[in-house]
Amino acid sequence: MTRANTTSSSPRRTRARRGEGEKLREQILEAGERLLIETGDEEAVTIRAVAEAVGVTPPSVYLHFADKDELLFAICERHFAQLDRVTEEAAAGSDDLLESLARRGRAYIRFGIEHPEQYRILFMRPPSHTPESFQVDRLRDAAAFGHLVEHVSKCVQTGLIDGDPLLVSLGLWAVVHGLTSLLISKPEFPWPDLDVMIDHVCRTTIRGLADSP
Amino acid sequence: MTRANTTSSSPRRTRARRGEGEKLREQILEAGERLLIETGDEEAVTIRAVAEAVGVTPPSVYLHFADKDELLFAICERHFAQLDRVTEEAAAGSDDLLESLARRGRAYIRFGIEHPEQYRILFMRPPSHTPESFQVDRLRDAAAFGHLVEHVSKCVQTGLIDGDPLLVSLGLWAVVHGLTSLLISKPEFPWPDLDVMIDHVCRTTIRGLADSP
DNA sequence: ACGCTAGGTTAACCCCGCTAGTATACTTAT
DNA sequence: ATAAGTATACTAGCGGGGTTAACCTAGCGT
Repeated sequence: MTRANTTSSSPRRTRARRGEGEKLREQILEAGERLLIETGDEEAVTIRAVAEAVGVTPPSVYLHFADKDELLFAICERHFAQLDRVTEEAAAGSDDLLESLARRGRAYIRFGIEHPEQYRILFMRPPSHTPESFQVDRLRDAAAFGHLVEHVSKCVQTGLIDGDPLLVSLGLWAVVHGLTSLLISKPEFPWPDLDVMIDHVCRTTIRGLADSP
Repeated sequence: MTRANTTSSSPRRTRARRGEGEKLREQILEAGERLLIETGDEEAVTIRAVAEAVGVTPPSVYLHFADKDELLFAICERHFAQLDRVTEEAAAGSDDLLESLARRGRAYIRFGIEHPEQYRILFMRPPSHTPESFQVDRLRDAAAFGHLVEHVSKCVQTGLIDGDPLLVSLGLWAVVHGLTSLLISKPEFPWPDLDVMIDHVCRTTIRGLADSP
């Protein structure tokens, strides 16, 4: 009864010591992210595949994640922080508040299409497969979103943009999300040069917001 | 051996006559759409459920659809035509080319959030679950898209908008798609008043495109 | 030495997409 | 009328997925 290794299983993981149960959680997240990135396919990240990669049985995953959706979002969560870093860096590239805003938008789009699977999980899933917190709290309180609102607020205060900062920020988010998600869903579509299109969208959008004399 | 009706099956459908095989296709599409609309959940539209609803066995579905994805897109296909009708109607509501363009955008967004499941299937699926034709041809050749490009072209010709009509059209599409898909994916998010936000996005976007003096 | 419990495992359920092989009823040719 | 052929559908089953209930066991605290 010593395990038959029926279908090419990976080496059995040595059981964690008392009090170190959380280690499995980390290993699951790592394995899941590796699977997601290597295969570039969300569907490859099955409970069974992750468990197998870690060297544990499927039900063990449920010791740390309520269901598959929570696992997937947990895997992608660090991308929130990364998205903020990337957009903040980009925004810092110019002193002109509006140009800076455009850079922020371009960086957002680039980041999205560079990590399509994570982006799809975080922002394109049906509500029924999105944990409550990622429907509202984690989104609204995300650093990236907060920084965008701050940026827009500055623009409004300095008279560069007219309108409610929150409304304007949500509009900007919708715009960059639109191009990002469309490029992710329809990569085979005969898009014009990406640089040109991304720049066009960001530029004209901000131009529309600018409080021209 | 006269069928045990093991698990509450619906009445068996009478076999189609010779040459009328296509009738099953229609019935499958109808049943599929009904399922999609009544449940409001794409996942309810399984091959098995559709077959059961029609009164036929699952493999029969494959007589008319290569796989589940083709079935889903076929179910949503008529929405393409409807989307065109709705946006054309909206655009006809004003003589002002730019105001008309804004109306087109608002109508697109409204139509999308009123038929979220169909919209998600048509525009938000991963490429791996999108039939080739819906990645490129059906999109590019869709009446709605053609009409948008024509509309934008007129704006460019009359000097209202500056730029390449195709590029501008794709940008507009990206914008309205962005708000639509975000509203569909994150309905619980504390959005501002929808009318206000939709109007804001459409208005400012077109303002940014307008060739202001 | 012994029990308790954190940290797992076994076995199974139910649903799914899909396929190979088979049956049945119409239509048409003889 | 009858036989052949084919469009139309079915039977049975594979492999895989998420999830759960019930059980085990290593090792720490007493």
